Amino acid sequence: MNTELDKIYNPSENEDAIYEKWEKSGFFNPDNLNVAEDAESYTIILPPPNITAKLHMGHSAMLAIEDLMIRYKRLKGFRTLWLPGTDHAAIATQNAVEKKIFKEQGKTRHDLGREKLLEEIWKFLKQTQSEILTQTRKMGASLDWSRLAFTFDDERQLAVKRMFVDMYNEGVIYRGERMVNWCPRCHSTLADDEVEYKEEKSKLYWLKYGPFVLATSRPETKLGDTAVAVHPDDSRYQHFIGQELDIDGVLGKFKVKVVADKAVEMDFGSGVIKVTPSHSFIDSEIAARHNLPGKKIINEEGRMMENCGKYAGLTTAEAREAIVVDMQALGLIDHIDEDYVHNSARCYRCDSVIEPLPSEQWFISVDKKIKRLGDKSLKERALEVAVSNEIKFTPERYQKRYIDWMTNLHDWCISRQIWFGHQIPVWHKGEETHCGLEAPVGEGWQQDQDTLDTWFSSGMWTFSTLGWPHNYIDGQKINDLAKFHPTQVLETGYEIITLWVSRMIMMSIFALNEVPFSQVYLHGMVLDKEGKKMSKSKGNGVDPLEMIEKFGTDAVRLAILTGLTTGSDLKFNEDKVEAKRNFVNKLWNIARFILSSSDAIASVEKDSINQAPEPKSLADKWILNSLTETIKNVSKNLDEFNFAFAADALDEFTWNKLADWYLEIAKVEKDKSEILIFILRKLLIIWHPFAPFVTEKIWSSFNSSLLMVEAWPQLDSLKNYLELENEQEFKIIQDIIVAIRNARSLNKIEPAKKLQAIIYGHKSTQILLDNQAIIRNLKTGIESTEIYESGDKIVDAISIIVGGVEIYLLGAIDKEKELERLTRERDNLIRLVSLQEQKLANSEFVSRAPEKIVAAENEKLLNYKSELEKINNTISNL
RNA sequence: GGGCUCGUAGCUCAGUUGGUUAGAGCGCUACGUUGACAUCGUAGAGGUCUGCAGUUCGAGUCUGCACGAGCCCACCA
Repeated sequence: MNTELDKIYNPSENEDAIYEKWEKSGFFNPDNLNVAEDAESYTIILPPPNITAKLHMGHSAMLAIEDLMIRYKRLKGFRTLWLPGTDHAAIATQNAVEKKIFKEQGKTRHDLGREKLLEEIWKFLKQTQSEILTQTRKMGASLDWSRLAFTFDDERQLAVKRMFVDMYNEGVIYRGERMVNWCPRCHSTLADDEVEYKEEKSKLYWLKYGPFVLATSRPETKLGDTAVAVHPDDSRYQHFIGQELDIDGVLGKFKVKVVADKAVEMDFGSGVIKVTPSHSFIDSEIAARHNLPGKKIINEEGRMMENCGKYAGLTTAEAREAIVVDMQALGLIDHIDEDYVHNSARCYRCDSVIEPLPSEQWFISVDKKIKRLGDKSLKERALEVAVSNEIKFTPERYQKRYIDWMTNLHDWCISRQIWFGHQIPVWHKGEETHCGLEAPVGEGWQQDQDTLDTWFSSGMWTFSTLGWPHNYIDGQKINDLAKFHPTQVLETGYEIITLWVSRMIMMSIFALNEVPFSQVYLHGMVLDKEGKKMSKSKGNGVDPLEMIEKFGTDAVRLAILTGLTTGSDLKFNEDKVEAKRNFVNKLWNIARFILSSSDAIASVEKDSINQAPEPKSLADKWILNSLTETIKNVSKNLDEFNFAFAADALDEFTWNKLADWYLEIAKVEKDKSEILIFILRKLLIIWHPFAPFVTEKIWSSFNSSLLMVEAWPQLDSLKNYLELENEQEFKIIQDIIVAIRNARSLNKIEPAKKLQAIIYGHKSTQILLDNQAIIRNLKTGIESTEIYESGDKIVDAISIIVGGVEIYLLGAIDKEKELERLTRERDNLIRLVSLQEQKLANSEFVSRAPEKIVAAENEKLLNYKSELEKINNTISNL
């Protein structure tokens, strides 16, 4: 044990060693925790970061919050498991690697081929993955590394296959032709949330279309039209509804049917739209409602198909130009709006324009009734658990968002046409199809080329990481799955409620018929100083490692945690981290002061950790009482996820009560070691979840055990030492200490002027601090105020007898300024008295307001009046 | 277009069911202190609580409208 602490705490010299000590202790692993066999478990599964890039401040916030939760519960004696992992992030990763290869070698994925590309991806992945894990350790995250998982490792591959097969056999997964968002460059479908809409200026063409004039931004799709639609209530077009018309087109006449559909807006354009069922989402829905045939004219390269005559082979953009020229020649264009602003759908990876196409894809049915689930569908069950609060959302408003989204949920397209990902466990041979964990025996079977949406594997994250399917036998959970599932809290950013949270809920319901977690806590986004999103392109991101290097991990964690009120975004800036670095140092020095006081070490040995020493003075009672209050407050706020409030309470106690007051008193009063050590121990425990490194370091200097697995103070063992009147008494003492501090400075300026024991401005007479540090003879309302003047200063003096020696404490105030202040105060009071009198003269107020309020207002008036009188006296004395 | 959140001191935010003179931290000014401390103490300046209207004896708080900021969802032929 080393009780000599350096003058300044140096995080970078200590943090790695402390983390290593924690990790070596084995206590990150719940199996090693010294808790009762039947101790309640507390599990958080870490949202696995994508392995595409280094961690950013958002990840740091997530790690800080979750580590706080876990460390708190660990101290409270729960069997805590925080399970780490990473996400292969199929499309995102493949794109990142493709970009890299193109930049370095000028090659596309097609040049490399599937196998070579996957090889490159694995290389990239190993690199970033190890970087991410290093960064995670740097944040002090107490994750159980022995259970580290990856969405694409062997166990998870098995789990994914098994899940697919089970869903397939249940009829929940099906293959079907549907309109999808197709990226012609990536050659893949995109989920709705992978499509980005960008505002764009383009042309709006008004076509002469049989008897109509109608507006379109995509004249080339006229080749695929099979109908026109109008609103059923549109009086202009009633007589056309149901007719079949011959329309002139660039490739000759073709037939369309006129249908009435509410999807058409009467106010837009001419109120007539052309219907291209195969290349527009709305149109395909209209077509489905009216049984209209579709005509496919655009292929998966984004080019016109062979049925487009001379336009075949052109890209849609080229075809548009060509067709417009031809239409103009034929007089089929009425006019063109040049600057039509609309949203264009873009691929979120490569920014190509999305083509809506009908395509064969794999889907998860959210509406299929499942016997096992009480004949309810995944959607119905996923809604139920939120509505019934079986899963609670914090902040509550996100419950509504989840429910809204779930209510409108369509079947989930899970297939992707990329190479990196879980390949679909389906084999084809001619017309035959086989779905299973392994390829079927026999020749000629070819595995489906598609891979799964990355959210399929991350949706299984709460149970695939806990050994499902091995640990799930005949509907019974065993081992880890039994111990830790359902988990307690899912902590993540609010932006992925729909992408991830909802899918985890459905997957867990399907696989285990239970919710994956009982509580969803959503933190806000980390924004830059100006409140803008941090992004690579803007270059306004803050590198967490840089911050840690500069200020230490504890400071970074505190900066995050104190600013983060529930659900609101966090504006992050360096000044805040610096302030917290100062605070960490303050904590360090509080410990240094306590531990270096002469008899501290002796008392450490005899100090009992859990039994508070008997308070000997009022100050002792006060500080122990404050400590109790603080512990209560912090526990309550942590239980309710109000991390910032908890940190505030701790801050207030540590800085404003302990350091400012009690330590100052301890400099005067003797024999405080036992209490100081007791307080320090408790203080380190409750600070530990927020600032784990510095607290562990201090702890290790006078304890041989690990702070990380100490016991959180028991609330029922904490006494209330202070009565109300004591508290008032202590306020007086605080006043006196203020005077002591001011007096010090005056003593330096005018050392010769030792004055009689006179009290002014404080409601106390003689203060006696004896060896037992008992403060006596406190009186209030003393009349014999004597003022000593020294030049233009008013001297404010107190004499204190410490151990039989009389010392003088002097405070000085500039006379003129003091007079000014008093006058101001008096004027203010006069105003208040008058206001208050007016208020009480109001008969409506007196008759209507509750009695309690009126009484309080009356008392207030009396207080003002008496204060006014006092001030008047003081002023005339001056 | 539909929905959600927010607007309080120069900055970051508290403000519990309507009821003292609307608070804290940081920053700023002045005077001091610095032998646990990167500190710290005391005092002070700074707010028509975005605006307008309403309910009420009384509105930062409740209601409506307007303005401004952010987010989510849907998507325009």
